[in-house]
Amino acid sequence: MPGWPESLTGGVLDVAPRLLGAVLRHSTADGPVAVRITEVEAYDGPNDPGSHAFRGRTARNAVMFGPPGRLYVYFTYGMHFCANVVVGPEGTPSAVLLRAGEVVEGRELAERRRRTTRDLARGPARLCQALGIDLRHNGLDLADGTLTLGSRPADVSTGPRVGLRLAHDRPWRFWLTGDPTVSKYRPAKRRDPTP
DNA sequence: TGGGCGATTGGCT
DNA sequence: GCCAATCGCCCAC
Repeated sequence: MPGWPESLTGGVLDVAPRLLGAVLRHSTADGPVAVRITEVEAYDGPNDPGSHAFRGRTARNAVMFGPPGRLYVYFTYGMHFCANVVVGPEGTPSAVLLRAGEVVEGRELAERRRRTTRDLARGPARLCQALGIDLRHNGLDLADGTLTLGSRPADVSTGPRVGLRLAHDRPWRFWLTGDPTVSKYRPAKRRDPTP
């Protein structure tokens, strides 16, 4: 695909909305599942207290510091995986979290993995489960048709990122306006409820 | 070396 | 709306 991954080397706030409408396709021995991305969040590396890379490079976030166009997968809450597309020039640890999408291929397989027919890719961990993505896919190269970019979407909404305690004021979540597969906004739970 | 916590989800009140 | 599940990460001891 022309312009790929050069189109991922710009600023993360510019690239993130461009990933809306892109299709991520992952094949395993069980078959392929493809998801059309409808909701993302931008994480601006060292400038962003909400980013895993804010405190510098560690074993977990090393992929974020590598070249763009690879998948950064992390494990959280003891049971879930979330996936990001690494963007920006190599050495700049910016990434775009894939928060939600619409299953456009392999629906039956996605339903089997999710053990339900609803909300197949609505939420970052559900999206990974539907696609069959886990830590083994950390660093996966998305070139050669794994991630297919479309044209810049026309109607994009923005708002605060979900579940963050830090930097929750930055409106760095992007979604396709009105799309039914977009996840529900949940603010981070406060630890100190005293006024 | 230990413990608090998390870019979440699903089930129950 | 509330909360448990569940464990790797990371930093303060």
